[in-house]
Amino acid sequence: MPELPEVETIRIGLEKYLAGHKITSVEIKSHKTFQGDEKKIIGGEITATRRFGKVLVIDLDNDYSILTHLKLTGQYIYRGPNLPSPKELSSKVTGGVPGPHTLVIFNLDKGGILYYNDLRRFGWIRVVKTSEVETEPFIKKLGPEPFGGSTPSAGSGPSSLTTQGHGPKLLTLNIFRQILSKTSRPAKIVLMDQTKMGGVGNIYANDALWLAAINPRRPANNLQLEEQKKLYNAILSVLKAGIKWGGASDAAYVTPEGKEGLYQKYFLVYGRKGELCLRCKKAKIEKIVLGGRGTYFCPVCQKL
DNA sequence: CTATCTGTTCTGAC
DNA sequence: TGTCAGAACAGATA
Repeated sequence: MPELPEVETIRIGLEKYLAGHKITSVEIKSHKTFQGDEKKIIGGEITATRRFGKVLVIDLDNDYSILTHLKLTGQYIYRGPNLPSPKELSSKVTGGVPGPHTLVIFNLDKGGILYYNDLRRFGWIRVVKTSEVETEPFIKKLGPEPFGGSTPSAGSGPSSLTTQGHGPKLLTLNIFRQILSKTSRPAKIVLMDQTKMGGVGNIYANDALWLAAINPRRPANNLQLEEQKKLYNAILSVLKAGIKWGGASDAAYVTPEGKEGLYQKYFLVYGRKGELCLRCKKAKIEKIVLGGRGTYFCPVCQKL
């Protein structure tokens, strides 16, 4: 579930709770999930967090970093000092913490604990030298992304740059147009191709195409200049909204506080099969499968 | 009970 | 080389 806005919300939370804490020990329940030598991160102090597409990076002061991808059902839950009240966990924290789906536990100094839950066990945590983060194979394949990895201030808090270090390349309108022009694949497939651009997943791809009034099956290289611009702006717009509302808790996503995001209340078209289109208020939203994923669109506003 | 659906990325086949 | 179905996994829903 976690796409760019969800991962960014988690990053902001983790930075808040973890920065300045040292990792005192690591409990690994799943060696498929935790890759690399956990001894390298013990004793390290968390200095910063970064995000590359849907990948989260936790930098330590000992030249090592923790890379992690939550895939569909990964969750980071922090328990310890500085948590705002109420501290109750959402029922979407699968199995609780620690619970049957807790695969890794990071014990921190000053009484903090970071739990990694992952019901479907697709996610991973990887220990990498900080100097090798950007050349790590997964990171290296990622395309440029909206905001270039630094997110616009979404209302509260300081404008949250991905602290220090380097981030992903910026997806400009011109780069976006070039990407679209190179393939006849459906526009939605291109938006979700992480090697073409980083961060956009199923929910935000659906909403961006609806906002731009473009059919998801439309061949990417067939879009006119005005449509390219509308789609580019729509992507920025829905991602900003996602961050503003703290992500979308449609399924397993929760924040490090164990709370749900709110963007699911503001879905433009995702999940609205059979409901009246929010724009034309005439047609019912249809659902098809495109590239193996649920795809929602208005047959009137988003004609092929 | 079984079949289907979920949503991200990797693998293998064409 | 690009493209795409199926797999990885576990649970909710029909």
